[in-house]
Amino acid sequence: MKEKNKKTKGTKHRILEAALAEFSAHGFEGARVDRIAAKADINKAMIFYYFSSKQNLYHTLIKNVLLDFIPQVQKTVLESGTPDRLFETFPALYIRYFSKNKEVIRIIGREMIHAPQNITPLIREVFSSFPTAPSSLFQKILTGWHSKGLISESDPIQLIFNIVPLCLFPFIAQPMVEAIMDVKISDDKEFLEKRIQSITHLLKRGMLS
Amino acid sequence: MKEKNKKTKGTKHRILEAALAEFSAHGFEGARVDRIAAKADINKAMIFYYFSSKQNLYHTLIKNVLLDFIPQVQKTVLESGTPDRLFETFPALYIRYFSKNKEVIRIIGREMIHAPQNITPLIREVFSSFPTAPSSLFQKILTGWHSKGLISESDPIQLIFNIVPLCLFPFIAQPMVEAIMDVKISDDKEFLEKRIQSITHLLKRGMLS
DNA sequence: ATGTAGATTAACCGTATAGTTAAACTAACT
DNA sequence: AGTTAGTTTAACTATACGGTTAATCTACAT
Repeated sequence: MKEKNKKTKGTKHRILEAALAEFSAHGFEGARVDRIAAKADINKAMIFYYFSSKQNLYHTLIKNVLLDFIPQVQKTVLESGTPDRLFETFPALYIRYFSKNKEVIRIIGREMIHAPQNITPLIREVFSSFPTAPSSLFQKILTGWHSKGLISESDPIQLIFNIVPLCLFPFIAQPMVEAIMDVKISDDKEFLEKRIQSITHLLKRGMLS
Repeated sequence: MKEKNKKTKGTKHRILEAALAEFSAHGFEGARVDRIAAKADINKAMIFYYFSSKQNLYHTLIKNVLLDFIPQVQKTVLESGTPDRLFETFPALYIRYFSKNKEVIRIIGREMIHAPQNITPLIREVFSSFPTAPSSLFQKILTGWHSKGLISESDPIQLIFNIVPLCLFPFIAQPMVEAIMDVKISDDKEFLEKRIQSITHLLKRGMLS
C-alpha cells in the first residue's frame, strides 16, 4: 500500500512536472501528450491512466498552480496593513514568485487571453476555499483605504488595473522585449529588483494621497 | 484583368478577415483551416492557393496588423513633444485602438508570450521600414527627457515597462477579469475612458519631475 | 470561336495525435 | 503457492487536420 502510493506519487509527479514544461512552452493546443510522456520518461498510457485525458491533466496542473500562488497573494494583502506597505510587498511577491516560476506565468498569461471557460471555474473553485473570496476582500480593503483618504484612486477596479499589469508584464512580454530591444530580463536578478523598485516608486508617488 | 483583381481581392480579403477572427479566438495551434474557409465562405483550397500554408497566412495577417498599428505609435510618440503630453496621448491611443481591434491584441498578446521566433522577425521587418527603429527612437526621446530633468525615471527600459503594460493589460486580462470580478470591460466605453484617465494620472503623478 | 491564364471546386491523401486495449508485471496479503 | 489490486508496457485504432490534385469554370484578348 505504501509502495503503491510511493510509485503513484512518483509517476504522477513526474507527469505533472513534464506537463508544466510542455504546456508552458506550447500552450494547450500545441502541447503533445507523447512529448510529455517522453519528457517524464514514462509510457504514454500512464498519462491517461492517472489523468484520463489531456484536458484533465491540464486542469489539474492549473489548479495546482493556482493553489500554490493565490494563498500567497491573499497572505500578502492581508498582512500589509497600509497601502504604503502593500505597494512594496505586492510587486515584490509577484516579481519574485514568477521569476522563480516562469512556466507558471506563461500558462496563466495564455489562459487569461484565451479562455475564461477554462480557467475561471478553477479560479472560482480555489477562491471558494477561502472564507472570503480574495478578489472581493481585496476590493473591500482598497475601498476602505480610499475612504480613509490614504489613496487617491477611488475605484478599486481601476486600482487593480494599475497594479497587477505592472507586476505581470515583465514576464509575459519577456521573450518579445528581449528580442526587440537589447535587454536580458529572464535571468537578470538585478533588472527584476530594479523593476520592483520602479513599480513601488511609481505606485507610491502616483497613488498615495 | 480588373475583374480578376476584384475577385482576388475579394476572396483574399475575406480569408484574412476570417483568419483574424479564427486565430484571435483559438491561437495558431488551435485555429482550424477548415473553419477559416467556412467562415470566409470559400473553398478551403483557396487558402492554400493564395497563402500556400497556414503558417504563411498567419504571418501575413500579423504583418498586416503590425503595419497598421506601429506607425500610429511612432506618430504619437514623435508628435507629443513633452512627457506630460505623451502620458496623455500614449494611453489614449493604445486603449482606443485595441478597444476597436480586440482580435488584434489577443493575437499579439499570445505571440508575446509564445514565440519570439514567430513575431520578432516580422516586427524587425516593420521596424526597418522606418528611418529610425521606433524602439530605439523611443528610448532616445525618453533618455533626453530625463537628462533635461523632465521625468524622474532614468532607465528608458524601466519607463517603457511602467507605461505599456498599463495600456495593454485591460484587453489581455479582459476575459478573466470580467469572469472573476463583476465588471464589463469589452463594450464599456465609460470604463475604458476612465482607464485612460487613471493611467495618465498615475504616470504624471508618478513619473513627472 | 478559340486560346489562355487565373480562379474555384470537390474529392482525395498522408500522417500526426489523442486515446484504447489486452496482456504482463509487481508486491502485498492469505 | 495463489489470489488480488494496482501499475506498466507495447501495439493498436480512429480520425481530425494540413495540404494536394486534377478537373472545371470564368472572362478577357485575339
